[in-house]
Amino acid sequence: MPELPDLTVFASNLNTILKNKEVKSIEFFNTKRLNVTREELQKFINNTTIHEIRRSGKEIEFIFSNDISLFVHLMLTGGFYIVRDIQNIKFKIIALTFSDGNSLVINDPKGLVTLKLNPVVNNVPDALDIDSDYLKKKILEKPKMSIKAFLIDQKIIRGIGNAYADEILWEAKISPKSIVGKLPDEVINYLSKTITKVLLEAIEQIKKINPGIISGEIREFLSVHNPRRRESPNGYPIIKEKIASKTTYYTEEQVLYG
Amino acid sequence: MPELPDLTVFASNLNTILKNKEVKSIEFFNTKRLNVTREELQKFINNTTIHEIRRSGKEIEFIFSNDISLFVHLMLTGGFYIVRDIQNIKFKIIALTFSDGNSLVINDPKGLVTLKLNPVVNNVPDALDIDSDYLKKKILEKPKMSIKAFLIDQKIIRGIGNAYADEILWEAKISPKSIVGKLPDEVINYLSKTITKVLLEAIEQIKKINPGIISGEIREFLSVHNPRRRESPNGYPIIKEKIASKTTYYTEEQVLYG
DNA sequence: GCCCCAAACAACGA
DNA sequence: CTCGTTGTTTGGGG
Repeated sequence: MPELPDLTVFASNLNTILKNKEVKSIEFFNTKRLNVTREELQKFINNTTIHEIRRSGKEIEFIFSNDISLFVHLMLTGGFYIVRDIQNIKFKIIALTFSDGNSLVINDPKGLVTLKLNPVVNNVPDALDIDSDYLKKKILEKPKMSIKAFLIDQKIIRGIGNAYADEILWEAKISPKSIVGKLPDEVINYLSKTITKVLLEAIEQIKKINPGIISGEIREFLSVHNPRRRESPNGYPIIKEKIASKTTYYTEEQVLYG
Repeated sequence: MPELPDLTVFASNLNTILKNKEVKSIEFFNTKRLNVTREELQKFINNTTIHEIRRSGKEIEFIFSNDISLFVHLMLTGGFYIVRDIQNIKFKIIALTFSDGNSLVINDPKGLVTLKLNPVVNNVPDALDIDSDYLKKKILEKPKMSIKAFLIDQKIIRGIGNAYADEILWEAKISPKSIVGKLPDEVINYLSKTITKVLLEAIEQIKKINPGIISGEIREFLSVHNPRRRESPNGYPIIKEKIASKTTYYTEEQVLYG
């Protein structure tokens, strides 16, 4: 399951590769999680060109020349592939073939990828667009949530998943069990900066490690949410525990508020 | 807070003392938790005689000769007193004075005792009236509850409180954290028998320790829900922990299902 | 690891 | 301890 930094790089790479390509044909393999009929999607995007591909929250948005958009959520196991022969890809959901003979294939062994044509606009801010005032406002609305549950709640902030929540909290030195209503203002300020810092640095790391990546995930550089590590960079043992129903990695360096 | 066994003995003793006594006057001190006006209660029970006093669930039912009933729930801190001078009792809620000059006083320092004249009939079975088929039926309806929450839920079984739930579960060797849907049939059968056994034996113990009791509670003989004990009768250390929002005492002797 | 929903649970006030 | 209400957590299925 790629998270925001991986998805950001995927979107950037897909945009570079596919921008201005003309969609010559569409093949459907699984439409269970498509919000319209295949005929409708066919009609709307066939013979258009790709105008832009970008990430928003955990979704990759394909914007076509006619202003039509297709939002793709990879869920746990989905992936993008650019191939000349789509037969090489198993567990296909959909394939768009372009006039240059290349195809974009979206696959998913679990079949849980969602495809939404022209979805209703979502006004929950992306994790890269929030500031501390926004966090404080949402904390006032939900003062009793754990910070772990808060950060990964896509109705509050879009884009942070289980792994990066742990990374952010470790970097901000906040225990994942902290109650958001108990966080001092200055800690919220620092958290806000840390969210941006951790995510942007991860994007840079991923670009460095695999510049062309459009599938999979890169996790090797994570400081605590990393089964390969036994200690944080500062030498504290990493604790693995279910918090907010999620496998959570943290250390005693992190202060528990509330 | 007396529980079912204490209340059973209270009812039996009050019945012995007050059966066939004639109500000569009623005094009201706190009618906040009376379901009718004081005038109405006055009108219905003055000059009647007490026909029977019995326990049902956690309530004591006073049945009068005219078939009127008054249900009393002592809540956490209520109590019954039989006195010749009601002035000796603090925190009075109501006092019934009989033709023999004695008065029944119900008091409650917290004022939370409830008095219900002719309440609507409650068809949740009393803890002393259930069988294993009933338990199995209710478990199918709520398979995911913890057994601790299940036993003390007055919408499922009436009469079991926090202390006796612990005693029953210890005696039945079931961990309070067990999920009811995961209990094997034979364990439910045994639990059903254990509920009856623990409650009836407690009634006998209380009668032996204080035959005339109509107030307070007797807890000294409890096996695990007993702050004075550090080990169960079998020598296992007693664990004290919040389960289902209640202070719960249990031991490792008890099997966790689910 | 994702999202959604239902149900259980927790906390609070009356 | 009860009732109701609200908010949060948990678990299952897709």
